[in-house]
Amino acid sequence: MSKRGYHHGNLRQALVDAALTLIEEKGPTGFTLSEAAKQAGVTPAAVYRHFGGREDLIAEAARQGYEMFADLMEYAYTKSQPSALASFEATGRAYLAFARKYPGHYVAMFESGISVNRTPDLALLSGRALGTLERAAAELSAHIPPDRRPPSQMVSAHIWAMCHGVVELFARGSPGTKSPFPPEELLESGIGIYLRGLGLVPPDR
Amino acid sequence: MSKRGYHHGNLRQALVDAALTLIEEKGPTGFTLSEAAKQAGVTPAAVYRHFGGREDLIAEAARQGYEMFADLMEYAYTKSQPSALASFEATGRAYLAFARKYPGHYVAMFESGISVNRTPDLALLSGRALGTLERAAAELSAHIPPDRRPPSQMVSAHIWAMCHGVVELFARGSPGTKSPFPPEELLESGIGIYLRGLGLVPPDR
DNA sequence: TGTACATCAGTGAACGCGCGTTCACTGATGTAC
DNA sequence: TGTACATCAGTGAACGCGCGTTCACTGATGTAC
Repeated sequence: MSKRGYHHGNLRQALVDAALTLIEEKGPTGFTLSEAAKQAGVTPAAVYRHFGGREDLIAEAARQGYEMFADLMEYAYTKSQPSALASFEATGRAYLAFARKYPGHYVAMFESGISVNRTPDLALLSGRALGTLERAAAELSAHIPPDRRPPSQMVSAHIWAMCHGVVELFARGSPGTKSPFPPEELLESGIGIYLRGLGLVPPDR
Repeated sequence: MSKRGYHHGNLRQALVDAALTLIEEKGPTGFTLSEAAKQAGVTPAAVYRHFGGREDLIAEAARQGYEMFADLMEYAYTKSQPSALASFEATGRAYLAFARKYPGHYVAMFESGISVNRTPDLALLSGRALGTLERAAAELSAHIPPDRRPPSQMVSAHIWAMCHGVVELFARGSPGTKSPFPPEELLESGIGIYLRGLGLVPPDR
């Protein structure tokens, strides 16, 4: 490793970390390159040794998020196999857990306006994460009689929407909106009711 | 009306309209007072004849949004009475319709960071809109046997989350994310499955 | 109808600020001999 | 082990820019007589 022992140690990652903190605090457009540099104890110009500019720094923060996100989703899915139902529920929980644990990454990924097609890297990771959710939905759908089975892409879209909505509205301290329930409970119960509606869970448990 | 025939005509509303367009295009933090003034054909300083500053302008845009939103939700609710189910479904549809028709207002209301407690006016209107959804959920819950009835606040939170998630993920041209289904269809089917899960809709229709 | 006056919406110049980015530089680090 | 040299991470000053906000002003409008 040629990284250690340099002037700073590992400025590149320090900048990403600072960016994540700032994005979490001030939102993606409130984030400034200069402030991230300052927080890393460095001149704004130093950033250009490691990144092409402001956008590139945000994109790298998002990339690291997608990487963890994809891993977490895959782990949740695999761990709960071979039960399609358990895998599906686990990916939903993993989604919320990720958003709660890494809010800076979540914002950089889904609210920063960074396109997933910015780099092949980003597109690949994002596809891997979303693909896991879709796979779980597809296996689950297989247990529903074909004539009353919604497309599995639609099922995964419903769950994604529910997850994202819970995160945005109830898992963040959004101003003036206080959650009447813990977000985990809200998501768990929401998904539960939804699955019952699909006929995959007994109507009374 | 003393408004007409002045220098500009009605600069106040012209500024709000410009702000809405800009907020829709560039997001709440990308919006600038100067650009709104320019778009209204006026010097930035002129804004201060009508608003306390940048934030006040955003707040007024949000207020007008909440006003329409509350009206639309109430209309949808009332129009579909006395059926609790029809009223509930109608408010969900009204939510999405509002977000689609007035994206600038929607962003100003839910993504600008403007607190609903900024003015009593805002709090009142927001409470009226959300209250309608909760009332619809409560009446709907009354049709479920008490022992398997989730709290009605939870039901309305689920629906709100699903609506918001669909809006954010699939109703906007968010970069790199293309929706596999029209958002209206997605929301309609999602709410349908959810209601079936609550036991309020026959399992097969 | 015509004149004098008060009002006040919008002007234009100015302010201090922090932004992203550039550039020639410096000086600590690692390497070759 | 010691010296000379190359590398290159980070510096510091400078840039042009657009921002939100202030202020004394101007000049079109509506009103009183």
